[in-house]
Amino acid sequence: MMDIAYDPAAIERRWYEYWEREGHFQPRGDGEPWCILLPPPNVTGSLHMGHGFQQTLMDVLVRWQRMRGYRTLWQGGTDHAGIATQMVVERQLDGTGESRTSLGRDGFIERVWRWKEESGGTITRQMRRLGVSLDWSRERFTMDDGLSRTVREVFVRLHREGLIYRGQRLVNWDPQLRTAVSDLEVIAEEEAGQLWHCRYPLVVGDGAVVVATTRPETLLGDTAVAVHPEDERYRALVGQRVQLPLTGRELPIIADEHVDPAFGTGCVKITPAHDFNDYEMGLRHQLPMIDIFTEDATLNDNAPAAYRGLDRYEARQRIVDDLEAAGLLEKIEPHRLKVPRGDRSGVVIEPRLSDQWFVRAAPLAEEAIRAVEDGRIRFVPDNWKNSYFPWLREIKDWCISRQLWWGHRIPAWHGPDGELWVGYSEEAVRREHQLPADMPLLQDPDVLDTWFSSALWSFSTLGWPDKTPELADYHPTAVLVTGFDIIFFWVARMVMMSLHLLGEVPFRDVYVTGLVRDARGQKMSKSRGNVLDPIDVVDGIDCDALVAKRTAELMRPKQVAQITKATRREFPEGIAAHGTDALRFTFCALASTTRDLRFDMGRVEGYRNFCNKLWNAARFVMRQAEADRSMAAARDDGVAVAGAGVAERWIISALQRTIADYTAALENYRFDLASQALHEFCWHEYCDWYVELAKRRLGDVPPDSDEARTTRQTLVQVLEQALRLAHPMMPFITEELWQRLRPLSGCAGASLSLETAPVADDARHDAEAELEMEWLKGVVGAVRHLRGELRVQPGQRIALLLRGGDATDHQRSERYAAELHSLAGLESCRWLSAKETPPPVASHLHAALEILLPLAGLADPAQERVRLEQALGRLEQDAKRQRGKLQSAGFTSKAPAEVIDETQRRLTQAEASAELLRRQLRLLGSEGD
RNA sequence: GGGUGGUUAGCUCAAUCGGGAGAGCGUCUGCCUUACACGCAGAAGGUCGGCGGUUCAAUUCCGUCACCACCCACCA
Repeated sequence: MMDIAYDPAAIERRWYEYWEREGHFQPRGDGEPWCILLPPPNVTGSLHMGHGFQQTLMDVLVRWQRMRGYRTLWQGGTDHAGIATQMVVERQLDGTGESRTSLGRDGFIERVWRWKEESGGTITRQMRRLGVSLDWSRERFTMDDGLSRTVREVFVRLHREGLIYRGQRLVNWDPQLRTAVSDLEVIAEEEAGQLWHCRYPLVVGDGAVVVATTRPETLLGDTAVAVHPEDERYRALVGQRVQLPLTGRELPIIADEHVDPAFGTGCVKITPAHDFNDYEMGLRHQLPMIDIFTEDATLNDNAPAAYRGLDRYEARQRIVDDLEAAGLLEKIEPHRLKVPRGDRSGVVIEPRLSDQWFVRAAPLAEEAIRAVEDGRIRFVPDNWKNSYFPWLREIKDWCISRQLWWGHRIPAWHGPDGELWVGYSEEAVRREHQLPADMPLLQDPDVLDTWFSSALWSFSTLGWPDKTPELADYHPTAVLVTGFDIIFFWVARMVMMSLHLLGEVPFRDVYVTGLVRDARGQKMSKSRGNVLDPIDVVDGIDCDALVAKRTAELMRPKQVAQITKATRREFPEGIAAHGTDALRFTFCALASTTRDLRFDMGRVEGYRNFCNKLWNAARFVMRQAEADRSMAAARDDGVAVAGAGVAERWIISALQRTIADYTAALENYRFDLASQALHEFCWHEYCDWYVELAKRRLGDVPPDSDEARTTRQTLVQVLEQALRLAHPMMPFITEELWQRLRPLSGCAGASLSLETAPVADDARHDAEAELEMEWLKGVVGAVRHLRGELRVQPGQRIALLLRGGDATDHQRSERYAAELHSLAGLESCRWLSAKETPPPVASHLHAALEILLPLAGLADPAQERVRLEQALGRLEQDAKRQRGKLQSAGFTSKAPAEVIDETQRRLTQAEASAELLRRQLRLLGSEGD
């Protein structure tokens, strides 16, 4: 027997294990190949809302396409996430007496691998809880042997083609992580700072120039002072020299167009080794480049002895003090400036001159632009190409080397005299270049940017450079589902690499999702303490545990108190268990075209209720159908027809409409519209109306009659179709119900996950039945409205009177007498003749049909009078509006005929209705007086 | 400084072609009517951000302004 309420915990794991064990997620059949890539999550990470959201959408697509007969592959795997993972392991070593450096490179990497083995299963376990149906047998890791081989292959090829080069450049340097990072990994935000005005005395004479700087400590690396060539104030000084304070060095005053005379003093200090603009200027003017920092941004030996070893900010203070003491500090102004920070470490990025590896990006970008321009790749929503194009058109070379230990080691070897060879391995390099066996070779110590291997993901996972059958079948993949935050990091780079190396796009569609935010619209992040773990929404969590989780990784105690308070206020009872399907359905419902998605627990709750609704509908249907032994045999072409009444014809027609809407919506990646169509059908058509009608019918006719049998079959078959339709979004509950329904539905298959998706059948669209049902729903609605207004007790049966209407109304009222009685709670229903004077009634109009509810013992005539007057007011207003339109010459001459007809029809209707109400009011008035 | 997206019911969000706006949650009223109180039946609630334009007709198209969010950009 089924429980009275749906309990997701009781079934979810069981079905997942079954599907996986039976290999349902592997490509099968001989349909067209269809492939989707999982953006590889951090192998040691855990699932957050963004993953849950995107993976749910991917899973909906892949399950749906699987049911539509495609030979689907969801290719998955995990990412080594170089910086993030290395940071975690380094932090683990804190306080253990060991450190990265004490362990040494091999020892440290060994530790990272151990951590990967230890925690690597977490996120994939969580993905399974979400129902993710990827082919786990093909799971890959960016640092496994095969993918590492692809990485080396690509590196070597691009290097040979001159698309990868090594050079000394000014790069973004993270002094905490002690590595270069790419432009994308630097976040510049406006912060409060200061502008220091410093006086640089002229070497000749006793004059001075005043430079304004936001970074006084870099003064020690200055190699020039620049002014604008047209700046009258300084023109005479160009070519002269100044004394650089605190150092004893002299600097030239140069002229350069780039100087903005209006900013600061119009006179700027030039530090080519520590500023991107100054670097360019240094190149233009052949200035010396003096690097004054070590790798962790303390001052090095190029600084005067007094400052060596100081941190950059200590040095700043010291230098400001010293300038002040020397009388060279003119003034200090508050100043807001953009401060570049590392997106991982959060520390201020230091431009640093160093030897790095780069990808020459511009040539690769050209084809990537073309592929979107000519439609080989399609962005959904389309406007995302507007961010894609400009970035690619002005792309800068990509710094791919990282001074980390965890990652793909760069396949390049240094000889003893500064030679450098790139190759697949040390042996290959020796062989290729005929290097003597005793020549010492040292592999380049750097590793590659994690995104380098990510960029190869579409084909590395399918076996490239080998010509595998998978590569032939599944590349290009069908669609990439990802967030707009990684269009540059990942999407664009994947497009460039795939086009260049394979000559084809990596995917045809890019479906760009919004970003999941908290209920207040804030980005969810650990540091904000506002994260919701999708698994907690599934399983539930009590308030204390939630608070503990959110405050575990916070640094500042002040923040802990604040987050504790906020969390207790928002979730005083913690979070209830909602089950995976409810969460998945919520994600679908949220997936509109907007960029920011506020995660709303209220909606999850609503969709948990929806699951329960389905559960109980199935419970009812099964109870009705169980006794009927003919049920399973009845399955022919999906839904029974013999002896079908208008309700059956209607619900079957509505089902076709729903299937068509749902299918069209999913084809356009409108998960929200698809989920809405499904929800509307299941709840408000099937449950609210068809099941209620079926109840009545089954109570009225003999159980073994054709009518009863057809009703039962329709209940079962429509539910079965609805379960198929819902399965991609709600795989667990639908599988459970489908299995229970199977003896009645006559489906032979082993699992819903292997069944075919419903296809709308136009032949079953039934306009007449829909019209009939419209009438019935309208009249029932009118009666219910009156009952509600008049506060008639639900149990109380009423004697309904009908008047007016046309012949069809008369026929229908007889045809659906039984339905009206049960759905509207009628005691009796009688037509009044035109002449007959009704007793005091409450009335409602359905088209020309007057629905009259006698007031005797029900309500106050005065109240009814007020109601009618309000209704009359609305009708008169409407009539006036329509009349106005029809009297306008412009309207009648220019509007399309059908709009004019519609307006005319409305006017006639409104006038007629108003007249009926006036008559009603007159009657009431005479009775009431 | 450029660019993109948004502004619709108390909250979260929909609305294919321009022809008097919908849902869920919340609120109010009445119901434990034997599938479901995670429910049923009703109801209230909107100058569709402001202004201007095009049009017979604008939430919808165009312009402009305001506010919010995000992206890009070398102003020390």
